[in-house]
Amino acid sequence: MTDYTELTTIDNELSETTLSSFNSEENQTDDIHLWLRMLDCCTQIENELRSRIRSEFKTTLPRFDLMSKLAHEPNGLKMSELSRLMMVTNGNITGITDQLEKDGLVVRIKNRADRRSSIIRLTKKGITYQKKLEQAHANWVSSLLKDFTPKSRTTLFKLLGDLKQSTNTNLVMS
Amino acid sequence: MTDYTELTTIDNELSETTLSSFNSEENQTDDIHLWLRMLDCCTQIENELRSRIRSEFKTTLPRFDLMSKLAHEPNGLKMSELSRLMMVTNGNITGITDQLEKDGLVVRIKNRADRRSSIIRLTKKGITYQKKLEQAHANWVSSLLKDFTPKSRTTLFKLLGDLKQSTNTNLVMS
DNA sequence: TATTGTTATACTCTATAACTATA
DNA sequence: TATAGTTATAGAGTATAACAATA
Repeated sequence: MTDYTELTTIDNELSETTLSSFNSEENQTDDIHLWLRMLDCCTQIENELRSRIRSEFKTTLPRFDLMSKLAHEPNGLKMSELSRLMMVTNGNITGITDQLEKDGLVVRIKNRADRRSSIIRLTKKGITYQKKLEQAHANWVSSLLKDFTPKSRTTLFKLLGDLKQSTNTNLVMS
Repeated sequence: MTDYTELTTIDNELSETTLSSFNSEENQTDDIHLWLRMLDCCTQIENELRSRIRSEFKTTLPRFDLMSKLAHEPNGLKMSELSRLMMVTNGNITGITDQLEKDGLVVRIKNRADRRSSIIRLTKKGITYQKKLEQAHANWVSSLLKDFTPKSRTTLFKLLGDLKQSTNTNLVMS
């Protein structure tokens, strides 16, 4: 560790950096601030939910997420469909599914129509567990958002829909 | 792996689950949908940025995040301040800082006012590197958001500010 | 040839808790 | 006693690539 407290060179360098403008276009700066603020909101809420799901249910958000996807699909989902929905690679889905299957919460079912793939479903135990998690999760989210006005919720929901659609387009194009 | 394709019991169980209503309050369901949509938007954008920062700059989002916090603080930041800003524990900040220091991008500076702590600053090399990253990052975000209207951006920015403030309150209280 | 899923690997992030040095 | 930061540990996510089975 170097003691630079008496030196001024680094201060000078840093001042230049801080004062100079990186972006000539004002809109681009707006984009960044918008994104950073959204990320900040998400991180804050996600950290809180991760912490609670861990301490109260001894599980993780990705496992809960996978179970939730299955809970809303009576016919189950293929690994590749889970991969797409959860936005992670196939290998990760294999890992999370392995853990949940070991705990008896999901089952892999042979797909006779295409023997390369299998269908994942919640077991009876998994259904019960997921319901409890879902209810607790909903309560946590509600308590976090309780001071956010109904009108704001409606507007935010719509705007995020638009945002998702427009970013989606630009992701597909790349 | 069990072959359940001919059995109907699981289908029946799943149908009940899917059709039953977990939440009697409509607002709570709204909360969840709002949260899931926001999380979805964030994950999508974050995955894209993570992928690009990795392939084009051979680094990670947390490292970039730490450097960005420093770039906007001419006098540097303490580890504990970085911990609070990045919403992760002290131990993690130590790890990320170690990596960045090893690469010569940041330095730990002894804090004479309080010898328990140290001040972290970008080095000259770190400043140059962070500038490049920040510019590329801004361009990526702008290209992702380019189809999102200015009016929508303004409204979304404001709403997210309100959201952050209200969730903050409920986090502090818990 | 392409697709589905698995396996193996290496790395990073994460929370937790015990620890030290200092306040 | 409390605080700042480090260390150690265990566990989880991630990308990548090679692979087998099947389409």
